[in-house]
Amino acid sequence: DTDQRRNTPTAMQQVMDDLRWLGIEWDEGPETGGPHGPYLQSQRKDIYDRYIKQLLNEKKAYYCFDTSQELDTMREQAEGQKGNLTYLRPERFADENDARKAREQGRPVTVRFAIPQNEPIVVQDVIRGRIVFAAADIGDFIIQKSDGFPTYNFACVVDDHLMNVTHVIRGQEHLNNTPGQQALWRALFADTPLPAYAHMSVTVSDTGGKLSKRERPKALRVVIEERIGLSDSVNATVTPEALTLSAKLHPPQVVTEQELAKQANLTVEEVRSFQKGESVPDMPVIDAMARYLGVALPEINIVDFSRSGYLPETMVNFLALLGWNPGDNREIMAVDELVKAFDLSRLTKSNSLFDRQKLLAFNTEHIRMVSPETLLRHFKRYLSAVESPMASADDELLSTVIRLCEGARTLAQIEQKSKFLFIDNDRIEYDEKDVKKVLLKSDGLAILGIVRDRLAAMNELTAQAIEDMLRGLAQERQVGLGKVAQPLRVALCGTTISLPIFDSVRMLGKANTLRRIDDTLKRFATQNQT
RNA sequence: GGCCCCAUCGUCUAGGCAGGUCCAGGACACCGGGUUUUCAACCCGGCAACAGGGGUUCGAAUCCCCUUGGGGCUACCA
Repeated sequence: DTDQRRNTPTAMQQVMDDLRWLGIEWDEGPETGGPHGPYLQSQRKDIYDRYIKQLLNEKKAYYCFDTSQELDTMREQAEGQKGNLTYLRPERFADENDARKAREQGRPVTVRFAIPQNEPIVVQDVIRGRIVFAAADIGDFIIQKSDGFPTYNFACVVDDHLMNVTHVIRGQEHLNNTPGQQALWRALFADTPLPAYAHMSVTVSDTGGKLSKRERPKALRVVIEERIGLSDSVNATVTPEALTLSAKLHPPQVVTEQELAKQANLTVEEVRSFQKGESVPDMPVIDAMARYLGVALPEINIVDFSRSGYLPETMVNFLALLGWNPGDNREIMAVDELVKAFDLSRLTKSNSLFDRQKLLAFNTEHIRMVSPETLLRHFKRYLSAVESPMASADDELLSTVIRLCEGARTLAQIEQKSKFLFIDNDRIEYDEKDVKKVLLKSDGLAILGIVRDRLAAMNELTAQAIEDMLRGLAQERQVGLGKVAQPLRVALCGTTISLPIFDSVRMLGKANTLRRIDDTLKRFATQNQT
């Protein structure tokens, strides 16, 4: 948290929540504590200051007073000519006095590291082997910002040393930072050996480029554009994902700009500014808008996957296999199995694409694989996270529901299939297409009427009795079971997707079942004639 | 533009360092069939790749070079 502007307390909390959800605990760090604290970089300023002073004294670093405008100009010029900006080191290093004067004049004061220019810097990467960088390409980078905080590239070197870090394992996007960090390490801690560096491949999105948080607001813009159309600047860059999303939109309820702003706790102006691409609100605000619009944004953050009904076991397994494999044909693995098999030497060099379909397949397997107790625990957590009406149900009922959903791909599917049990009889939402297909076509309503009477005549609604009745009716009428079961299903659930029908009726109970059938018959009888 | 990384089925990958056992194996997706009260799940079968060009070698997916392509970085962000 060395960036005072960008740092938010919720972001750090989210990282820790995510790790804990995944089942990854840290031995040492924020909240857990340990012998090398404090663990927040913002609380270690005096430590960094000491080392910066040391470099300054040894003439291994120097003060700079350039404004960002001046730096921009230099950069432009460098680009115009041939290559990159490498900061031109002054002949004479400014001293403490100069720094004081500059501060008095209101100029920004930063500190740059004078990177040794005599020889190339060799990074020995665990995954990629030997990589050579010319010192001239790196240049004197800033180690202390004008607000007095260290830059990431400086702070992490000091921390790695002070915290006895043995392995630095991170994404490939940090590979270019490594020579600078190594040079810093040598200047500061010459006598101690470097940690081992391993730069992993980057996981890219199927929409191209790094898997980035920006995809969510981008997708949301497209949806807002579609539903409200209050933008004049949404153009070309419509992601394929956003398009599939908009196709999944529920039949139009009325959506207004005012209500959208209200739901997100923004002003209409702020919504417009977001829509024009001028600003991007925080993730919870984005989520609130998406919820109001009834769409699922592409999952990017760990918490997004948890809210979409993926299991932590799935995520750990799937993520582990992106850029690593155990060397045999195993793919679906439990966490302890992964831990046992893991080996730094088997990390992959090339980038990988994040394939949500395969993730789904993994989730299906893990839902099948985890113990019923674990699954129940995950399911309850999921229900409360998405504020489902099922969240208050007791364990026994939830366990039954889970059992009946064998083969489900996500927790969301289990919820979707069994939600009808927890909705008031008069709050059933009928899916228009399903109603047309099952009730209004051929003799769906007529059959539903017969089913109603036979159910009413039964004294005991066991799954078996219901099955016998429905099968008997199908046989009498010389039709498949679907012809008699589907109208019943839509009457009870409003859709054709639900728990197995015999159990659905049993669990809903006779009174509710009859009531829903009657409501359905009444509601669609007139439509059928017109 | 500059610097760096990478390159096997549509996708994730095994094999590459120790060249022959690879007319390239597995998984997801896809296609065909089966099962089925919905959605799934499940079962059987199928399609599908060594980016291109030069070398080295008796022999190259495997070693070397070039080209092409993809990615990353290029901040007083991390």
